[in-house]
Amino acid sequence: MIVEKIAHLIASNRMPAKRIAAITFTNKAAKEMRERVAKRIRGDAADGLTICTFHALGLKFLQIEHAKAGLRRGFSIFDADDSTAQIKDLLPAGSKPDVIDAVKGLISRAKNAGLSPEEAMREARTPREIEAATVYDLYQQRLSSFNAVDFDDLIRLPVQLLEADEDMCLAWRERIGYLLVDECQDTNDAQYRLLKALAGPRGLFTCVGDDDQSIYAWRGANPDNLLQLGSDYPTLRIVKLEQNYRCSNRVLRAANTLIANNPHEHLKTLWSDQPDGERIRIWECRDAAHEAEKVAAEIQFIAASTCAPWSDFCLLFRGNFQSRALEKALQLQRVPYHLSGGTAFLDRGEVKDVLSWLRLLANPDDDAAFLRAVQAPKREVGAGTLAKLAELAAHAHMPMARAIENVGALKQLPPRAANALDSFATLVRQLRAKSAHATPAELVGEVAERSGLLASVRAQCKDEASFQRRKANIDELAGWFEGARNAGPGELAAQLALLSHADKGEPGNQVRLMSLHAAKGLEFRYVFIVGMEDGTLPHEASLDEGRLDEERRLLYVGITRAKERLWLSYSKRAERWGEVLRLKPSRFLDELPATEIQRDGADPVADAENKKARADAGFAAIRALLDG
DNA sequence: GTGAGTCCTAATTCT
DNA sequence: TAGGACTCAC
Repeated sequence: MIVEKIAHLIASNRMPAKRIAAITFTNKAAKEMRERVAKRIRGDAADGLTICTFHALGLKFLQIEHAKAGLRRGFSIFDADDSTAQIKDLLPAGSKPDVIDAVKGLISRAKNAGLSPEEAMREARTPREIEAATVYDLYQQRLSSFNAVDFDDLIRLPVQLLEADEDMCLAWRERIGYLLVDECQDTNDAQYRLLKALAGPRGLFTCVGDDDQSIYAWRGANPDNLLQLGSDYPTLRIVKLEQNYRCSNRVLRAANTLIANNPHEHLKTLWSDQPDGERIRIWECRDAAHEAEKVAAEIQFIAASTCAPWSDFCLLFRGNFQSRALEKALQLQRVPYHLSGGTAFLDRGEVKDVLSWLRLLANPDDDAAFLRAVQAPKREVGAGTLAKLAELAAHAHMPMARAIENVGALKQLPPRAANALDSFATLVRQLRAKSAHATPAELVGEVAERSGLLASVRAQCKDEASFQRRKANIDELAGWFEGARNAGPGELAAQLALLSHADKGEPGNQVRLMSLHAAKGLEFRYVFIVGMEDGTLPHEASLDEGRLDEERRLLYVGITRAKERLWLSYSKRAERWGEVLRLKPSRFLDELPATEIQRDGADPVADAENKKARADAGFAAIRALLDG
């Protein structure tokens, strides 16, 4: 839909591609849209088109306007872990994780509402809110002395600047002539204000949204923004899309019935001229391993009997940890798969170490990066030295990372520590000089080698194989930088921060595994949703906080990913840190229309027979293929 | 300052 | 059960 609009804008010469920006919420959605545009618009007509997430747009904005935002070139982006670490450090020692999370959440909410620390303090009522507002103030001071921003700032700062500076606003409206926003129901208030500031009173924009697919309320999304658009832009033309071109009618009827359980202001009924298709299968399984095994076997069977490519299959789950069992079963059955999301790659210690070096090279004020890099690898600088250095740095009103360049500061430390820090500072200087003319990929190698990281990884590994595995992670990081020669290490580290939960590599002809959240906007012929248990989906925490409707929408999103066939499965038991848990099937299963579903029992005998029949059918199909 | 040994907690979802 | 945080000896 957005892609068609872009094609129309370009083809009708209403707007050159380089003045069009299409905004999505997840990296995956942006990537998907880029692919669709590449298919739809041939040649170079789409050159210069911007397709990115809100956060990437904010980053681009700040990289250009950094001076006005009070940032220096090469500023860092703190990822969720960096922010948490800072907040933890600002709270009383020994604060429990739930307190840290609560404070972090309140700060984030204040930022997304566009509140400054002072305003947040004024509005604070409960002791927790007052505590959060205090920490918010200190946290911002820290970010600014580290020349860093967090994820929320990527939206908040551009909004602040644009709303305050008319000239800048006009310049950006010139730069971005037409704005398209996908999944508009997912905008939070700050993002909505950014949209309005960029679109201006002329309102050259297109928004697409579906309030039934609002699944990001937990991070501040406000689906009312969709309605707000109507009153902010009275001339807005509203087009209702009720025909669904994707799903089988049966899938659609199930989705409609499910979502009818949510309160609605405007009831819409999706319809499709696709055939009914097969019934939705519901499987009861013993546990997650059994469930995964069944899924993998079914995929093998269907792939063999229909010659469907692996990429026609998608496995969806509520939480990323649920991928474990599925991966194991797929590996066992030799089904190639591609896992989206999760933190596997960028959470690896050695990858984070190299990234902290890159950040430090780009931004001499980034203390979070400094603190990691100075101990990666261990170099006789421990907690005691760092605490002393922090004190000296605070006294001199400069970040720690800069204080080590200051001979006066080093003189006040014990000689051993001073020496260690001095040689570290020298190394940083040398690598920073190098970074000016090396390609980022070369720089990764250089950092790994000269920092001593590689040697220390080798020393830690018991055998050559595990060393190679960890070295491969660093090599892969270098690989990510291939083809990006123009950007400095800081810009790359910043972009990687935004991608921190994104895909590793390109998915090929592989079964796709991803969270329900990540699946929005995608479609597959065959969709399996696993973990249909009460407590998993709907998730326990969401139940406690009364967010049942959003969980229902999440399942709605999952169901409507299926073009042809859909499987829903649940386990009767789960093992969680040693204890055996009895699980109940998700309450949502009872909300599905009985006429569209077919339940299978967890009868081991029937299972085995089923399996055999399927295996036979699979072989028959393969034989038929070979013969034919 | 570092490393070995012990205890404790842990699992939403994305940028 | 595992990985991270904390403690103590060197």
